[in-house]
Amino acid sequence: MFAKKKKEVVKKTLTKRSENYSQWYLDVVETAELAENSPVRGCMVIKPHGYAIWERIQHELDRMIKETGHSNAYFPVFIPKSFFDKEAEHVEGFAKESAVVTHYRLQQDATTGKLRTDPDAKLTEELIVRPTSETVIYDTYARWIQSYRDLPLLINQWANVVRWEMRTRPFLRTAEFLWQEGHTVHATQEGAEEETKKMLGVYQTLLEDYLAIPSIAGKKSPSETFAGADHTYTLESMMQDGKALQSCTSHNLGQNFAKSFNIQFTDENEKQQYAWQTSWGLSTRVIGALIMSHSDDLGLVLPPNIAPIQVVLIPITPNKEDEEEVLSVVTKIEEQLKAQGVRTHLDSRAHISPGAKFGEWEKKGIPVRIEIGPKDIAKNTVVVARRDNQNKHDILLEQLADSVKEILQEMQVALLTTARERLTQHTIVATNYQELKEGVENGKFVLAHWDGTAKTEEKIKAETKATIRCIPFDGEKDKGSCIISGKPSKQQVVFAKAY
RNA sequence: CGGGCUGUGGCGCAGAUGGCUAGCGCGCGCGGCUGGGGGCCGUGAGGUCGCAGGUUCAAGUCCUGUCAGCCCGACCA
Repeated sequence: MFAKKKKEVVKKTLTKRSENYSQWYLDVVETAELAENSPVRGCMVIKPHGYAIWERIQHELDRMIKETGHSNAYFPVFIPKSFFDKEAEHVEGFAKESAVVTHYRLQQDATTGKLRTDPDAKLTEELIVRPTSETVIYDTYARWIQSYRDLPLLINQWANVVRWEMRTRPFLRTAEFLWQEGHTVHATQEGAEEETKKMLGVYQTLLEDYLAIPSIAGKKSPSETFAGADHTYTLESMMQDGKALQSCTSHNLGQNFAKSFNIQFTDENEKQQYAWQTSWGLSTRVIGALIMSHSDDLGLVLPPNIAPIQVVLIPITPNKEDEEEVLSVVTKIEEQLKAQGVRTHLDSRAHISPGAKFGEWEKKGIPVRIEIGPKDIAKNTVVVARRDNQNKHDILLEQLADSVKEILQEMQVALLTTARERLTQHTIVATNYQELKEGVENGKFVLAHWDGTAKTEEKIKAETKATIRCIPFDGEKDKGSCIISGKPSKQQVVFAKAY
């Protein structure tokens, strides 16, 4: 018999490195199963399972981006410093976290024998490793766009970017991260605005239907708006500890960059006009959001729609005589599920106990586990276990495919429902500053009236560490007065502590 | 950049007031028993104690310097 290792032991291991509720997802679940620290400060090695999740996200998002008329393209990783200088706000936003290339050659130091930069190989113009690609892309766009017939220009790029953050955290804020960034150009302000909203909608679909993460959609306050944008839309999600995470952003850039990079076109009336632009992005940060939304004490919990493996099959072969039969049955089941479009994995590794396999796949968050052994074959059933609620049932073989699909669907819905209930239950309305303070302290999203000034926002941030996450689209447009200044306010905004 | 902390096999750690050949758990190799929740027994491999100086008969332990990492802030997808 296998000795039984208690689940508490597992839990202890998981929570060991921190008593902080949010922390163990990051430190243990993420790094153990999905990624680890790289030799480079603040960067991550994303392990196969973590990358497979990213590939699923890429796959679904890329499909939606293309369905909305965009094409993929690719632009350089290096940006001449002078490009950065062109948009004043933009430089200010990114200057303090830029990685800069100064040389193009190394040489061996004659005395120490170590490599150093060759002083003769200094670049005349330094290059910035892109923190985002607005400038390098728009410099190109200026040449691509001549006429209103060239518009709209709808392009997306899958890329890595580098931001030399002072402080990094796995997935949530790494020095290098992977993302997609969309960059579109329109003939009219309305066209750009429509695009900005449309892409936020695409992100919302991805988050809700695939990642099972609900969020509050809204507009950023001026102080939180992207450097160089007219305004920024965001999806603010709530993690299990009540802290907010900005899952993605969609910016209406107005004509700011068009004017800096001279993106002009001739309109139908033969007039020269500056173009209207948008940019929008979603990064590997959402993997962090995914983890912190659904994980439990046993590890990750992946929503079926995004899980790289939806069903793991574990053959149980206690004796040699049955082994062949068990394996043949399990292989048949796998083929059957695959034919139904279910993403499966057969774990037929020998000399690893079933219990160890259960634990391993549970930690990786695979939604459904199927156990097949001689006992099941005798009954013409299999054991089907669901990850999120730990339910375990015998299912008749002939009903398996339907049953599995049903469980996957139920689990997908259940995860979103649970997360949505959490969001609703932890969102409160504050009618005075004291209530806001208490709410924020207790990990709530706090709706409160705000006078619209940066000063008030700053005061609240300094005193409570809470920021305005967004001005919700569907917030009631009830007039009120600011809980700090008493000045009139058009609607309530969301305050919360954020990652 | 401020404040706090930590550097000892792959990972997590223990090594009071200096003292024998530097230990433990997990993991890893091999053999066997096992096999429906992270199994057991046996037996192995694996360490310049972050780095550089210094004190001492003797340094993982004390002193000085230095480097790296983590956490808490400020900044941010």
